[in-house]
Amino acid sequence: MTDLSNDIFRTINSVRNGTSSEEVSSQLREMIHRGELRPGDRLPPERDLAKLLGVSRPTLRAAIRSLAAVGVLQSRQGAGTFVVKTEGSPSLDSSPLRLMASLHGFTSGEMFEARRSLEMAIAGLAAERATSDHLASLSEEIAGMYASLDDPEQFLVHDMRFHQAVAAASGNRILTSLMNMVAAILFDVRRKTVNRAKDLKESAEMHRHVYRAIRDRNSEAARNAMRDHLVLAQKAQESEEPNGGDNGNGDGQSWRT
Amino acid sequence: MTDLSNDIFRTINSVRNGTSSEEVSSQLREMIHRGELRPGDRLPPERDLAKLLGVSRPTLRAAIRSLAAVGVLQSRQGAGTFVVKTEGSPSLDSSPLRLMASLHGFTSGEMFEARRSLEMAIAGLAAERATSDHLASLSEEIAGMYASLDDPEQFLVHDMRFHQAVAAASGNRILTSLMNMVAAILFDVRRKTVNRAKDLKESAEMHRHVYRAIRDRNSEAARNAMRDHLVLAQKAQESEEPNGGDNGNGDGQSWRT
DNA sequence: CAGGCGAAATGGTGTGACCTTTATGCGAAC
DNA sequence: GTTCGCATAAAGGTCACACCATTTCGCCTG
Repeated sequence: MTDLSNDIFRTINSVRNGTSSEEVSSQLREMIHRGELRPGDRLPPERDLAKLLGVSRPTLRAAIRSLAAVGVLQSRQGAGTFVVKTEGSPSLDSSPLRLMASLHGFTSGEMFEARRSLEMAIAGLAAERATSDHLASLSEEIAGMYASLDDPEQFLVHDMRFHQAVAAASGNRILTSLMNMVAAILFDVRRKTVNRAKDLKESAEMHRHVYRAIRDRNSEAARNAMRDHLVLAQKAQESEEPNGGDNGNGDGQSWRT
Repeated sequence: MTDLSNDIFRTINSVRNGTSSEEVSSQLREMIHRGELRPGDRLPPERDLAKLLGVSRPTLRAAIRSLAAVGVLQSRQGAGTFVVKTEGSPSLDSSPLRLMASLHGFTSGEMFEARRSLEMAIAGLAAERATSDHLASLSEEIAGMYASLDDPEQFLVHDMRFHQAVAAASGNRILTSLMNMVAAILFDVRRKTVNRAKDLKESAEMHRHVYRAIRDRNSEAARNAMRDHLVLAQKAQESEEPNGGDNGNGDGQSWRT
């Protein structure tokens, strides 16, 4: 092991401009990329890993923090640091998109449109590829919606699961991840809205149209049905919540003058 | 058991009694959300800001590191920490998607399909909304492509700029960001391929078809032209680089015990 | 054999110091 | 008067060490 000649290697590696923590972060990324770190794996204790990588614990922690921020690692005090294991469809953290929306003033209209575009594409693919198992899942959620027309919260659960099922049927996990990313942001607003029974009935109908189009292997119809559904959902949401939704912290911790 | 669809939509800043650094991170996010921190702004020195927020410097650094990892903040030694200012279209960091691809073995086919879906949607929107300025930009890049049929590297520049211009014409910055995110990953491979002159000519033709469809306000034609273009581009790239996205795993028990 | 308790493991935070890089301003040289 | 260059300050990067908080798991007690 070359652990005492770090001084020389540091100089050589400095061509990569990488600060130490970035260098460590890259090393961990490489381990993941090469498959040496797999979902569910536990990393060695920070104190040990820091020694193995030849850096101090704070530096290693900075690297871990970077990867944790993008949802790849997860640290649990007392337990250890783990490579995130996603059951079901993997999901990208939506906070970067959320922050970018704040920074650049993205309108909710853009957000809805992005979701609509993604879900239309996904519905189209689902119509081409859905297996009987997928269709069964879709049908089940539709039934769940009709069964909970008087329970908006429960209805919403089936609603989300339906869209998840469509995404699963599309067979494209990347589009699914992107959809979830956008949907998560819109969801924060939606969970606060109380849908009327009439809206729920109509929503269930439109979901059923999507399902039937997918079942009939009609890609174009699936896209259109999904578009109609989301356009209506957008209108319903915008009519109920005309304001932007801002939690008044009121702390005034501002350090700006 | 199957209620994991809820986990996907969890938000960090829930009742989750965040650790100190998460708390600080949330505070900074709130500042951005409320517009107290704007692109280009410089944060106070870490030592001062730590005192203002009532935490130690390492804790504050952890929070800053988290936000830097998602591309919201950027620290420059000796200068300070700044809110990232994006010239041109804002872009999300692609490393999370890249890592997720490694972790879950996403195939390059899925990646291509995701890009295709996004760009088709974008092209469709562009056909509905492109202004004359947008059309001028598109036309200019097409001309650039034809002018550099014998210079693959230069051709690639115009190629990318064309797709950027289409995205700009779509008017949806979120879809644009997502497209860039996916395209950045595919680009790493593409920059290594050496396109033959015949391919470039054909590619330029297909770009022109996209342009004409957008100019003619024909959304469906724009989508189809973009699809045809990307399908061909995928075939060309895959034929030159036959290795897929399958990570070989290869055991690699480096530091595990 | 079961359950609780406590020690060890492990990540989280704080303090202080020093290094490296960048920015800035002052003075000297042209 | 302008410009170049160096000294100094500012600010992030790294490190060592100590201690706290939480989780885990084995041992001990009932």
